[in-house]
Amino acid sequence: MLQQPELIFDFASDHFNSSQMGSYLEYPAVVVEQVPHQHLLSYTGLTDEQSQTEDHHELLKVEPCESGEEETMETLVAADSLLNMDCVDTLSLEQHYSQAFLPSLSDVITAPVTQVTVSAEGVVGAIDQSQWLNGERPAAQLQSKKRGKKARHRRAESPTPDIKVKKDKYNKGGNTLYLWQFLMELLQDRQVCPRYIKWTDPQAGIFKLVNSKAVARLWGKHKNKPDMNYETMGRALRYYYQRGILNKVEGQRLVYQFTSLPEDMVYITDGDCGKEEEDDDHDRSGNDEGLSDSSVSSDQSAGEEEEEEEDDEEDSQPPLKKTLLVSSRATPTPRPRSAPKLSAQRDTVLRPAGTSLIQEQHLPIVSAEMLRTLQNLQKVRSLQPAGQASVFKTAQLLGSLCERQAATETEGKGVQRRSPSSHLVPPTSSHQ
DNA sequence: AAATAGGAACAAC
DNA sequence: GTTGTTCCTATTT
Repeated sequence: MLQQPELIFDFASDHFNSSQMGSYLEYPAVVVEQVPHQHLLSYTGLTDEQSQTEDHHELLKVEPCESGEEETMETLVAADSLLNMDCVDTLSLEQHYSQAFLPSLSDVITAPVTQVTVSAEGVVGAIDQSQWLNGERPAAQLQSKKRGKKARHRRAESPTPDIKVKKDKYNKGGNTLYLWQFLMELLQDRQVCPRYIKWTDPQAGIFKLVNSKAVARLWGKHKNKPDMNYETMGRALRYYYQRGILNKVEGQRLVYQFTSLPEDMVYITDGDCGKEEEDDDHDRSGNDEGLSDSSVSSDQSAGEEEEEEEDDEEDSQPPLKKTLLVSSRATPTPRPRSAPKLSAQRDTVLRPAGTSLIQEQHLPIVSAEMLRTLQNLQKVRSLQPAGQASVFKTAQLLGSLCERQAATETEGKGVQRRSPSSHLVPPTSSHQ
């Protein structure tokens, strides 16, 4: 079998040492170690069942990349491939994302490492912002803008009894993921992408909540809000419009667009794994209680139906037959626009959606919060014990992003970013 | 019916 | 002040 390497995960307690993990999404027993000239990834976390399929557990060596700067990326790719676990039932997913619990290892079914592709073309480079803007805002949008509101009576007390969420560790350090981060995490997690959430145009940052209820439940678990539903989560998403973090893709239900994405985003595209699961709440209704109902759904019970419409949606997608696509470093592409001061400092690269469905009105006001948080993630990463790399993809991804940006700068890319902090754009504050 | 939009009050930090 | 959450009215699909 597999030797038990140095893990943050405590098998005895089924918990990670979460003190440093904050709220970042834990991945089951994957350790990524970085050795000077090679990347060694150990996959562990065997359960009884899993141990029967030990050929799934491999020691994966990733040859160092000649360019050097791709090393981290490859590590991430490989790590991600190790996370290629499908057929995880909803229960374990929700536990997985609940912060309070880690996936019971028995819920994690491993898959062989297959099909890892590093795309050299990755993210499209410079973008002509006008492409994003030339469309007129659809009349429907304009018209729906102003709606007379009646005087409101005072809202009733929240029926939610004080759930007395023990504001535990992950909330302590202010480490809770923001919703947009959470969605990004989901989009990088094979257990939920594309099953519950998927990219429809990764390079444009467009994604779809394939199963909005499930995503909302996961979010609710994450926030310890058992009553969370898509309606509520959707409200939060809509606030992102004003803050320039999200756009709505009009005409497509449950389809949103990140206005910014990390360059190193790991894109899980439809490939070999994970079926998508329509927005069908069959697996649970009493959501909160359902979560603790650990008998539940064997993996097959979920995700039966294929999504047909998808073919329509993914027209613009390049032929990524592979499972993973990691963007190579594209030249940082500021999008000159009405928030010009910020553009040069953006860390992220997006390509315009092929269509002009996007509400350009919501375009890059700029997500200072996003960038700020990205930097924080690097700090988290630095808290990891030496020699023991992160279990979090987020920290990995974003940390590497920052590092590589620094490297890029020293290469004299002509961008004026100097320090991680200078990656950040001035806060564009406030909603409402 | 479900998704969508957004106002408003509120909570937690 | 920020970031949602809850509740709501109203519209659209």
